[in-house]
Amino acid sequence: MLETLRSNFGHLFEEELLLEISKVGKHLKVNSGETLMELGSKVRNMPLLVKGAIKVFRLDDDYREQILYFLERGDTCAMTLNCCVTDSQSEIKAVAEFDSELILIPAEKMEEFLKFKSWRRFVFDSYNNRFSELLEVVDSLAFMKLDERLFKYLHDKALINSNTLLEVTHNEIAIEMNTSRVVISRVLKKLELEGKIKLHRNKIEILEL
Amino acid sequence: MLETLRSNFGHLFEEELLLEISKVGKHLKVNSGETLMELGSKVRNMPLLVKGAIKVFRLDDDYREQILYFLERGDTCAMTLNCCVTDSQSEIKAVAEFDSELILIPAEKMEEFLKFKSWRRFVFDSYNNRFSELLEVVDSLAFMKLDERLFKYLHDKALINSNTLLEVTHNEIAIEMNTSRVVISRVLKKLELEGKIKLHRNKIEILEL
DNA sequence: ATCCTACAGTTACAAATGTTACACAAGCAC
DNA sequence: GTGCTTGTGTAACATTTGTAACTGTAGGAT
Repeated sequence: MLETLRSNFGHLFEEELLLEISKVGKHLKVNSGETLMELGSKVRNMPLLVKGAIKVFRLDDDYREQILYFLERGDTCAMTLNCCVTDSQSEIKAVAEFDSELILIPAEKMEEFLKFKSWRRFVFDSYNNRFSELLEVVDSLAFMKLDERLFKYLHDKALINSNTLLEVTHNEIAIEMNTSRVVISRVLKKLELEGKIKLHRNKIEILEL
Repeated sequence: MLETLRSNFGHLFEEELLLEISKVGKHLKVNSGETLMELGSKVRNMPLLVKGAIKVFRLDDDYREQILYFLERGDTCAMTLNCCVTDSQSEIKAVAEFDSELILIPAEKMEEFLKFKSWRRFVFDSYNNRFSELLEVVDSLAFMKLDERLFKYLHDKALINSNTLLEVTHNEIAIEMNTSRVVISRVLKKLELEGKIKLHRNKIEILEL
């Protein structure tokens, strides 16, 4: 594990911190599509993502979803600690976008590690990044029309996948964006006519990035 | 200033920290309606709110607004540090909801104060609170219809004002919620027919809290 | 009093999004 | 091959939200 940590977080953390983490961290592998966190499960760990990507959603009481953002290698989700305890109304869901690996640090260590300057930097940067991404979600919901939001969704997904050919169905998109399949099909067709994407069965090709 | 700090943050911070803050903090008074932060002004201070309330908005490139949340006495806005530097797209606006007073702490002190356990607690709690509130904004934009969102807006405003009689015009609401005056008038009328509010000129009375 | 301005109510219409229903094609199981 | 399931295209319609235009009214300025 120390080696894994070193190669993924070596540029961020000093050797001593890497060592401390390796002593208390738990290695976790998840397969693509697997759910990491569901419905108020008491997450008492802070995850460090060392491989793959994690998709984070907001859920409402009727199990409707709204995608929030992706976590990538080198990211963590400081929110984890927060949102599963404080909130009763809605919940968070986290799903592996592809096969991924994480190192879980017990929540109580988080404060202890604040004695390391690099850890403080990391935690605050992480909070700030998550914050910015949430604000982007607000922006797109508050100010953008569905066609723009959909294109942004495809764009972001292409970046995370490092691939302009996305394997995704209209229905999957509809669920993640809290709308209906028919609506997504309609807007996708519009984007195709505009020359921004090309539609295939089970696949969408992004022509403009 | 030490006395002000003690009465507002005495239950949170130890005496030594209060003293440190009083040495570097600047006292700031703002009148109701005054804008504290506009369009990427380089805020290099962390504000502690000691009196009043602050309304925080997201702005887009076309100056459209979306209200995010209120800050109250005892709150801070950890986001301040973040959003004005990292982001180029959209911006944040902060307006005093009524006459308010804050103590500004230079940003560089924020990390220094982390040596105080109570400060660490405070900063993390603050991040988490802001996070929860942003998630609530996402919830309302993603899952709620305008009538629900509007009622939530009125509800929240009544709580902050400790008053069920709100002095606000339809147009003001429309701007803060990024819609038009006609739409707000229409939905308000609907809420009135449902018995949830009562409309007066320049005033809205909340009947259900 | 008259004039002016801001605010609110209402109608008619347009645009965006959501819903229902149905047709058809790809691909898999048999 | 047939049958079945899943994904996609599309039309018709409903609902929600946005826009334009016009009315009246309260209250202040003169």
